[in-house]
Order: sequence, then C-alpha cells, then structure tokens
Amino acid sequence: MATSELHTPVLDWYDEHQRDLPWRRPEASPWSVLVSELMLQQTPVKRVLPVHEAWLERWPTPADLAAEPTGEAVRAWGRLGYPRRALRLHAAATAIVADHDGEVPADYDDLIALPGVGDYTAAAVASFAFGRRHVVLDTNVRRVLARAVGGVEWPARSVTRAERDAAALLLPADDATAATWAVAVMELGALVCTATGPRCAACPVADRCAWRLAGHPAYDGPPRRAQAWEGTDRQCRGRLMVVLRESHAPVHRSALDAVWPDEEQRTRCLAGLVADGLVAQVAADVYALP
DNA sequence: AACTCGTGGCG
DNA sequence: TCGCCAAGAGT
Repeated sequence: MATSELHTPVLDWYDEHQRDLPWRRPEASPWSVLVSELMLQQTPVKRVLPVHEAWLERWPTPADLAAEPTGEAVRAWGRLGYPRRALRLHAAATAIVADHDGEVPADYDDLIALPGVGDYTAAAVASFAFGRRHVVLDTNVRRVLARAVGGVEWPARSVTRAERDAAALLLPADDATAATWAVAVMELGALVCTATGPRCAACPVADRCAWRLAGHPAYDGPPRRAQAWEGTDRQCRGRLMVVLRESHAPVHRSALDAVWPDEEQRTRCLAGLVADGLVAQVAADVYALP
C-alpha cells in the first residue's frame, strides 16, 4: 500500500475530532505532559483527568514535587493503580531537579534515563511536548497499524523489528508533522480503531484499511492471556494500600490484618510494599505511607 | 523473554 | 454477568 496516503485523511480527521485534553493544550508545560504520560500508562484517560489536574495544581513544577515526601505522591496518586508509578514520577522529578536544572529534558536519551520513562514515554514526551520527530508506539498506534497496514486484528505481544521499521517509514519527514501524526494515529486508535467494537464507519482510512479490505479476518495468533486478579498479590497489595492511603495517621497492623484473610500472603505482600518503598514501618506493628 | 505490578468501566 | 482491556516499565 502507498502508506503515505494515510497521512492526509488521518491528519484531517484529527484536526476535526481530537479531544480537548489538558496536556494537549498550547499552554501545557512539558512537566504536564510528562505527568500525564506516567498516569496514562495502563490507565484510561477518563480516570486520569481529575488526578492530573489536582497534581499540576499542587505541584506545578518538578521541583515542587521533589520537595515533598514520596508518600504525598503515593497518596495523591489515589486509585489510579500501579502506585509504584507515583514513586517513579517522584524520582523522575528529583532527577530532573538534580540533573536538568528542574526543566524536563527534551532529548529522548535524557528522558528515557528518567525513572518510569521507557521507550514509549520518552518518545511521547519528546514528540508531544517538544515537537521532536520520533516513532511513538503505544497500544493504540500498534493496533491501528496492525489493522490498517498489516491486515490483522492484533499486533504481536511485544514490539517487533518489522513493526518499528514500518512505523518509521510512515513517519512524516519534518518534525512538526511527525509529532502531529504521532498523536493523531494514537487518537484514532483511542476513539475509532478501538480494541473491541471498532467504528469502521467513522474511520478516515476505512477505504484503504488492509484488515477491513480483507473482510475483517479473525485473529489467529497466539492466545492473549487474561490478567488474573482474584486472590493475587496485586489484589492483596491493593487492599493494604487502600487502608494506608485513607488513613492520615500511622496504622496498626491489626487494621491491615482485617482486609486480607490469608496471613502468609498478607505478610509477604506487606513486606513487598515496604521493599518497594510504598510503605514505611514506623514502629513495631505500625505502618504508614513513606 | 516472561512475569509482575492496580483499578474500574464497559459490552 | 464477567472477561477484556486501558497513552507500559522494570526485572
């Protein structure tokens, strides 16, 4: 397919249908973009919005966050999930103050060196906040390209070399258009080319989508494992964190015992949370956010 | 490379 | 109802 012919319809569609998100506004700081990207890792936009707003209100710069105890970040993280991201964001803020004069760096290499910033987030911040030209491969982009270009419903489990090469070939040559392209494809995946129930009737490239043109062939790759939840350590850790987040005073062990029946698992998870830096033991049998 | 790490909304 | 999935990173 002449992949360059995807550009105009996708860019035009984005111009008309893009969501008004706080971290996309012209006045949004690179710090706002970085905060949003950490929060959006595996968490839907709708749930991020209020937390992001409160976060930027309270900590308008990396230095503001770095000056606080890590526990304040964990508490403000609320129920976004994966609270280690709050610790990483705090650590990233600290590194930005220490190594970059308090300014979020614009270079991919500097960004990816920050805690909690991997390939996707480094490329996203460089692209969205600084207008740099990068291949931005998130779950939305990967799904759109798998369908429109690859002709299959789902991409591979992890990013392949061929996938990255294909995305690089699609990237417009100049920085500004490349940055818009990156966010536009992502938005198309989020709003139209969704994981379940894609709205092909509303898709600007439906008439040239390889998957649709092939008649929407069923997925025939390896089974995609469902996330286990009931009875897992993650569920146990989540229960323990709720107690600590909701208490503004240190908590006795008995209050933690009450939320998970299996003593062995509960003890292991609490030790894990302490080891992760999400929980501090402040006295014998007394715990608090760090 | 496979596994771990939260939470909640939606079809 | 309940399985699926959401702007991934670290190990």
